[in-house]
Amino acid sequence: MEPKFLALEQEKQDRILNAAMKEFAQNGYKNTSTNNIVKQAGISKGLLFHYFTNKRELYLTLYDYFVELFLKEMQQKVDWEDKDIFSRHRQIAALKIKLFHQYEHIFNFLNAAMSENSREVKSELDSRKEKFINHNYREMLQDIDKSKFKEGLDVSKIIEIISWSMEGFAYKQQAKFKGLSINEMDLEETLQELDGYIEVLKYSFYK
Amino acid sequence: MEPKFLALEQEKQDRILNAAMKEFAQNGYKNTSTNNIVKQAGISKGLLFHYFTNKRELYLTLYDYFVELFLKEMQQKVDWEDKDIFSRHRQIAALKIKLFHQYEHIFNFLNAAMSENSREVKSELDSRKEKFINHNYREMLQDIDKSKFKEGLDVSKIIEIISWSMEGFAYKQQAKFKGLSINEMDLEETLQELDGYIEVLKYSFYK
Amino acid sequence: MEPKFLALEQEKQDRILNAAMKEFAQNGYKNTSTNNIVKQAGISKGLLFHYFTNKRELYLTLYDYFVELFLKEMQQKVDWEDKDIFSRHRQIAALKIKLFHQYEHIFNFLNAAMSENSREVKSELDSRKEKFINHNYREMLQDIDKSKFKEGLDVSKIIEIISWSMEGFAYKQQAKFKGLSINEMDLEETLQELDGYIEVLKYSFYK
Amino acid sequence: MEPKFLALEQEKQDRILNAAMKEFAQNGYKNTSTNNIVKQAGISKGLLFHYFTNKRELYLTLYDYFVELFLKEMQQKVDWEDKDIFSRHRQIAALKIKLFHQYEHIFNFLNAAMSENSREVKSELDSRKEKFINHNYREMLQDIDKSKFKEGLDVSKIIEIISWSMEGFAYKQQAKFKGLSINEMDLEETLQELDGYIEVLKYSFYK
DNA sequence: CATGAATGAGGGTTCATTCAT
DNA sequence: GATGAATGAACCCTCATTCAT
Repeated sequence: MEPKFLALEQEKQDRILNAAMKEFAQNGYKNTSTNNIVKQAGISKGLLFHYFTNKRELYLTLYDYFVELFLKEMQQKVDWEDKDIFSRHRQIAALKIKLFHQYEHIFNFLNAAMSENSREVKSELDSRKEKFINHNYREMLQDIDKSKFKEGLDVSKIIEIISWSMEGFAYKQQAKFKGLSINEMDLEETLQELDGYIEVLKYSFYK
Repeated sequence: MEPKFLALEQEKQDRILNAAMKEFAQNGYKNTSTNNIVKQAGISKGLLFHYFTNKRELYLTLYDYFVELFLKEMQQKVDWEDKDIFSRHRQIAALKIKLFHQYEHIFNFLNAAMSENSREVKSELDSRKEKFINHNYREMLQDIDKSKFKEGLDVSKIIEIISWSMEGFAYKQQAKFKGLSINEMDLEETLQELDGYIEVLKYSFYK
Repeated sequence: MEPKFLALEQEKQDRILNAAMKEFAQNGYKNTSTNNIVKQAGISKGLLFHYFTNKRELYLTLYDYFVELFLKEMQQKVDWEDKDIFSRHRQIAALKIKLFHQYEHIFNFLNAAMSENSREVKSELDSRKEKFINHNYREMLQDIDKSKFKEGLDVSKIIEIISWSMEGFAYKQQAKFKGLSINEMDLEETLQELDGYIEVLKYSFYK
Repeated sequence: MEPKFLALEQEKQDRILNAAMKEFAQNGYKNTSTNNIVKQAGISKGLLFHYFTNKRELYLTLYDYFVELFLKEMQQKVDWEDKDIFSRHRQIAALKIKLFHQYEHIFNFLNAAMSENSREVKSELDSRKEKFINHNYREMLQDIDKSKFKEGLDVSKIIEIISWSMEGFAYKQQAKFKGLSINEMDLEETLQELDGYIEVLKYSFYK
């Protein structure tokens, strides 16, 4: 994050961050107009470019900031001593829900970034995604207790299948919540539904 | 598809279709320049608009055409008498690989369309996706033989998990193949890898 | 008129003439699309340009044709032996009404041409208008019986005032008829109204 | 007029106004290129659209501005206590000449607008014209001293004839001045010529 | 630090005109 | 003669970015 920007009062920072995040999440990179961002953030055109040199920098900075925020929270809030894969996934899900309460558009933005196709940011984004997945995300699921799985199963495949299931579930929830304001979403129920899937997976893969 | 366009010699049709599909897949709707499409297709600017009223129409027409092509192939090439869910998924995967040989960018394009969020096409796309998923895709996985699953499992959840796994696998393959030309991809190997995952799932979910 | 065009069967000629005249009258030169003309005339794009080389030629040819038609009719149908200026104006008005029955759009077209502003035809049109007004139209009102006017009046000014009144009246009628089909216009009544104005003018200017 | 535009220094405002007015007057709505306007006004393409949403808005704004200017001047500069119809027409003519000195193209533009028939602005223009003519222009000639007219004349017809004569005269002058720069026009002489026609009309219609 | 007027390259689209069939 | 697919220059308009104030 640009140091100039960080010197700003917190409230103004958040106004800009949220405005940009929301616009990028809803419209994608190219279709987001810096005009709309500044209008929504209540700042002048010039100021945005004073802090972020250009639109690309703004987008990438935003991406980095929230990826890092997510990872930092993971490090701090997840109990890494607990080696049970399902327990870990469940903690991550709970964490996501908490973050979602803080930054309503964070996952819409991050997911949109995952499938962002605009020339201007695609390659840079791809390399960061790779780094993110290889260095951070993957290891989170490596030091788990593999002794709990049934014999005769390819454990690494099982781990992948569980991840895919978690992602599939998250995606399904997002589709269900599309268009709703955060108050209208019953996130408690979501966790309970998740437990249903975890139960099935546990029953099938665990001894 | 516009009748004027269909009257064209097949080779030119394909040149235009492929050029448009590739550009849209790589850059998204908004960032794709019709300039690049016509340059790559080797036709004049005016001709593109002679066939397709405007950029939006071109995009949507392309989407409809390839969705329909996919569904038609599904109807014809998949053995719907075979009620085994894994067998069915495997047949669909094989079909996708075949289509991929014909139209290199078809799934990149279709996937990009799934997460396209340009104002201009989003709502139209959303309604078509809904129709597609509800009327066609869903029922394909409904009339399967549920007696094969282990007792005590929530079958509908299992079916979802299997789908998510198939999607996760496909996504992983795509990431692996990104940047490669079609000749460099070992699609035979892909099917064998898929069989590995299917084996795990079968072992876990079937009696 | 192009000889090629004149060789065409009368009915097709008229179809093209009327279609072009209507479009030009309604939309002006620039805003008229040759596409609409050919569609309305029921001929192909190429054929129009086979007869008229380009849009400009078509417009100017149309203009010349109907100006000439108008002048020819004037020569033939008006009784030039009658030297009374009001009688002459009245005859011209009646003639216009007759022509209007034949070619519904003729005066809309000709009037639109009078105030056509498009670069492409303006200068050419201006020179033709000048010719038209100086050589043909003016003299029509020169050999009239000036002995009927009251003494002490500048006769040439009176003649102008009468012309302007006739034009003003015609313009007022057109505004009244705008949007109506020819069947809905009571042209008989129009002539009677004209007589009202002529009476006033006669009373004021004649001995 | 857009507030942004009004905040501009007067000189630049006028440069843009005059450039646009001249182009529209000479070429009509459709044939006028915003490229030419900005070139002539010495501003960038983007700036024009910074002030006026689009070409249509520019045209209509221009029209409204100068119609209003004209009407305001009428209200203020014409002596409405003087009920003599010729005196009033003469005052209006003098006012027009004064405005013409300020904005060389104002009447060419306004007249061109009267017979503009581009789809894009026609309907809007028509409704404004109607308002203009009915509410403002008409009443200006209603409260005149009718006792001065000779007995036995249809006064309302006389009033129309006088208006048509004034319009005819104005049109004739315009044709005479076409192509001349404002310095080359002897506007003093024009007023004297007008007096000649007024004299004739007075002699004929007044007691 | 903060503003928003100003820029201009680039985009989508139209349409008169050509020409192979 | 007759067709309409094909062309490309020109159009209106957008928007990230700059810079004088």
